[in-house]
Amino acid sequence: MSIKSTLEKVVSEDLAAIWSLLNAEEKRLVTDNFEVHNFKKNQIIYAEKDDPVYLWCLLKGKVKLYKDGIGGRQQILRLYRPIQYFGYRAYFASEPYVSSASAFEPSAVGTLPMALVKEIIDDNRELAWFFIHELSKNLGGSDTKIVTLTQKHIRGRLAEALILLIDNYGFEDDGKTLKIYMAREDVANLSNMTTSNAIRTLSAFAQERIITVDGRRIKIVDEAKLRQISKFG
Amino acid sequence: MSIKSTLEKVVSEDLAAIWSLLNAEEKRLVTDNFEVHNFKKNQIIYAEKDDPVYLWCLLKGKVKLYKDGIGGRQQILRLYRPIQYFGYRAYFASEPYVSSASAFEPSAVGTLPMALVKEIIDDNRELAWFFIHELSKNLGGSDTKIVTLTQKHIRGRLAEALILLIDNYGFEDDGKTLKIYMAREDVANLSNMTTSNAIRTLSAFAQERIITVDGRRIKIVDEAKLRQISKFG
DNA sequence: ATAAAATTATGCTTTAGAACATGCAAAATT
DNA sequence: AATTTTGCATGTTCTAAAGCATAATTTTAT
Repeated sequence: MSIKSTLEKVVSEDLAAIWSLLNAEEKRLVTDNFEVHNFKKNQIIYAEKDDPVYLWCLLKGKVKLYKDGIGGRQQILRLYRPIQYFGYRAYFASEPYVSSASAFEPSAVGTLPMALVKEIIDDNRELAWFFIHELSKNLGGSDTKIVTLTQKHIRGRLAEALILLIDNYGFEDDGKTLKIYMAREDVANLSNMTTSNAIRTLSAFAQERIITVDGRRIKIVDEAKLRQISKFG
Repeated sequence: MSIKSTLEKVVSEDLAAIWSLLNAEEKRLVTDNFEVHNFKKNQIIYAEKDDPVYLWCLLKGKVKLYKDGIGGRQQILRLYRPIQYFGYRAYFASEPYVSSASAFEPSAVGTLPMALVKEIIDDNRELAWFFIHELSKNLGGSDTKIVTLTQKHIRGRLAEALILLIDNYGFEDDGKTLKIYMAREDVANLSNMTTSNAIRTLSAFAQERIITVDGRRIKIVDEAKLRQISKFG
């Protein structure tokens, strides 16, 4: 299959949410300016303080949006799965990125110049609503995260992180095993705790038969209990 | 002065950012549907889990957006001054409010039905961009807040909160005294700490001649030092 | 004005979770 | 296969900040 037809396939099938909102002329513009890039595991896609130029669309793989904090402590802000868009917030805010994005596993990402996206939005109210909706959802999520990460105790934060992983990536065919395999350090970075405490608390959950742990393979045994722990704090 | 002319004055002069983006017909719609409400000190404007119906525009006073957390612990998310808009995020996200808004001091607030705002946005790209920009700025702010509130130490968090107050409300005519007088509890709720620690740390800053404290009157003596403390952590 | 309530100020105690250290296991690299 | 690196697990120590108690001061209500 030629590169062009591959791209067209990707663009037409995978741009999903956005694609269906475009008219023929807009689709042509997008197709002509869309580029696919591959990133290796742990490769940085963009970094804090960079100037935003592209709309990124995750086509394959998993991407984390994170912020480097004090003493190299990383906080994961959001996780992306195909087909999701990211990297547009900073452009819309007319400021450099305040967070970084990197590939969790080998990933394929499409780019579209934000200048083009801006032009299309100017004539396409549906696309404007798409971004207004996305930004609004994300803002609600971040506001909520501020409180849970600062006020919940370790067990509550880890339970919440596991639920986030369920909601974001779901289960393998067994309906129990999390469809993401991340280092304990990343679990910690998601839940605002040290790696040691992520390990300890995962072990505790396993002991209590809430989950089972086999290396990076995490099985959710008692999701109800997990949600209960997450709610208390 | 009649109520109508008062409203017209308010609408035309104070809707500021939004007003100038509207055409004659839109201005008429807004004027016809705009209502002014007064809130007493500490009165709740809307509460978490309510359904969003209005765009709120702060005309006079000060408003805090906050979330009630564990054990009645409150986290202040954002502060508003005239003329700023709030309460639209949840509507755009098609979900109930995830935070509450209350008047810090006696305040006048204008309302516009979100259904109307939505209609106007549909035909007014400038207004769409206004909200996209606001949401994007706020999201960047919340993402940053996640890290500072979870990773910085008490002194850093308090310093940051004081800088936020400077940026939001500025100084009295002396160029030193913060133009907001809030309870220590609210200072604490802004900086993710207990009231005791807010008091203690304010005292420490006063001892170090970074600020002076006289009741709720806070004078910023050494803003550079404050920014330095905020940066370190 | 006076009482009652809320807020501010400080000292003392407790604790959740970070920091550190060590051992082991599993990959990856040679 | 041997060696280095990386990640996981667990125990111990330490500390920042919460929790609690009490008193003084300020604000609010009657």
